[in-house]
Amino acid sequence: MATATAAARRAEAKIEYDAFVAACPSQKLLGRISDKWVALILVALGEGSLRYSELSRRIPSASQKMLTQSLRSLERDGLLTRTVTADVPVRVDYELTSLGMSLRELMAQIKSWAEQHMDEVERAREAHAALA
Amino acid sequence: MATATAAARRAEAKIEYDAFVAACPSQKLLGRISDKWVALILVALGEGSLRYSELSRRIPSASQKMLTQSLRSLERDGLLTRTVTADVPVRVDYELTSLGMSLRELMAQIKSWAEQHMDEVERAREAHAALA
DNA sequence: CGGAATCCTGCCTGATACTG
DNA sequence: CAGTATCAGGCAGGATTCCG
Repeated sequence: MATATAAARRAEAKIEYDAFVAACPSQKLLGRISDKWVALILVALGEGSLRYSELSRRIPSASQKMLTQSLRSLERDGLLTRTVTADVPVRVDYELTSLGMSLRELMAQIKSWAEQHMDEVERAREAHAALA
Repeated sequence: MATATAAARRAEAKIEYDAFVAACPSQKLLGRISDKWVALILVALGEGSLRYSELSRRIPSASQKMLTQSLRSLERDGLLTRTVTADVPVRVDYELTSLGMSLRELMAQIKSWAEQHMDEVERAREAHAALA
């Protein structure tokens, strides 16, 4: 152990890292829900159940791939339900679960914050760009 | 304009999209702050000013590149300040502005939510995996 | 309509080396 | 210490096409 070189330090750091992740898996979940698409979807579904196409219209910045992918992941996590009505044409509705609702409340606050402080952020960016 | 084909529809959709973004730039900001690293950094800095190395130790999952990048972007947006103490060795401290603090409050709630409902999400995932 | 499959680009990571 | 620079490799994500 006396070989306290770069390699040893890195190994040590890795152990610390693993311990950290094990001790704090909530960081992982926090990282998961702090996703661009997740936030937008939750807010969009806040008003109630939506069809896939409506959802995609409300979040045009999301590609169909990412939208589907995010929806699946949210479904897996139990934040929303996916209901297929086997009609022609097919109809698929997404709706928040109570768990999803509770998170949506918080996300709505973040959204409000974004709306309220948007100009402030804008000014900060301009001020910063000015002295560059 | 009578050529209402797929191409025309797409062009139309693009116009709608632009209009949407122009009308709702808050979505853009919401997308920006709903970033994995942003959330983690805000929470980490919630307790007070931190040096770069301390910050990096608290968020080991972030590469040095993304950490620096995210910090710069948050600085540009006026959410935190970067203070360089020209000593040897150099010392750089990051601290939330009042604007950053206000957002951090909300992020802390999201973090709490993540901690409280982590097991619930875990169970949902297992249940979902079971019927696959 | 609501996707799945494919291809392809560009960003992210991780490691390493160098600067002030 | 706090970065910047660079390169290999991987994976997220966009665009397109096709299917039930």
